[in-house]
Amino acid sequence: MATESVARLADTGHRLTATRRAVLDAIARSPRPFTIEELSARLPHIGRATVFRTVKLLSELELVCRLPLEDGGVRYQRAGSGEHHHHLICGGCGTVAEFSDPALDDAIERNAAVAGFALDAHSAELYGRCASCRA
Amino acid sequence: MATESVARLADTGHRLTATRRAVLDAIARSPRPFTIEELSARLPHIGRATVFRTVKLLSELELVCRLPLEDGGVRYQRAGSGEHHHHLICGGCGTVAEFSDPALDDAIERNAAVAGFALDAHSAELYGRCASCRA
DNA sequence: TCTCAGTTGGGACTCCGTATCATGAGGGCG
DNA sequence: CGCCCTCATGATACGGAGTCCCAACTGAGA
Repeated sequence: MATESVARLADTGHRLTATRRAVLDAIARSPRPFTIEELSARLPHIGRATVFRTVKLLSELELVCRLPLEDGGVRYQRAGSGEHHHHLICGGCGTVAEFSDPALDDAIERNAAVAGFALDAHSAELYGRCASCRA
Repeated sequence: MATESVARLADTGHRLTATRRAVLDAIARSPRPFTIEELSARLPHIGRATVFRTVKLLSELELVCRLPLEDGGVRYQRAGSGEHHHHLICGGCGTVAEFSDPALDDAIERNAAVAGFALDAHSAELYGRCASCRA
């Protein structure tokens, strides 16, 4: 898993430093979405600024995705597919499910077109309770 | 316009203080989405904390809506309709257009249902360039 | 008018993220 | 293999956004 990320870094002209490998490794081990602080705590020998920088870089490369939470906070998660997708974020356990739906993207594009907007980007996050937290 | 807001405050058991009227008035005069700092600057005799509190209250009452920007910043705008809607945010001039689309909401609900999620809330923001900024 | 819960001011404080800058190290090249 | 340049790193200072605290104040119901 980290190997793809390593390759992606190299392909995009970034260096494969020991620090980056360590961050990638820590992310790969994260079973659930993490905050920068959590990640940083697991990498005590790595500076906080570097953790921020690395996660930002990885999110630009779409190796991790940024999850805006309902309360305004932010978590990150390693990107599952690399494809364009949206998130279902469970307020109970914090689990995040990814989905993609052409009908949703179509609806978004159609509305932009109707308003005369040239669309750059969009975000769509769904907040609720996952099946197991509902029980 | 502010009269509805005043009524809404009273209806929900909040006091109609001079301070709140001043904040509502300043919001009503805002031609475009504003930041708390901008609003606060126009209300020099009102504490910054109070401006934050008041805007937060108004957004809970859905009298103003919170606009998460593409760069992570946040602006606010008075709610146009009070109905559920989404935003088209122009990166050029900062204009925000509102739209509502049952097809979009259906797509969102369908995806939540498929994943077994009980949906609480969702957000969908579209970022791009409005018709006049494209020219 | 009295009374008190709700509201306010304003400064300190927390959180998250970025800027700075001197030091350190990857990796292309000879 | 080793040099060297450029990019990456770490520590710390800094910045903006928003909250907390608490004493003083004020709507508005009785």
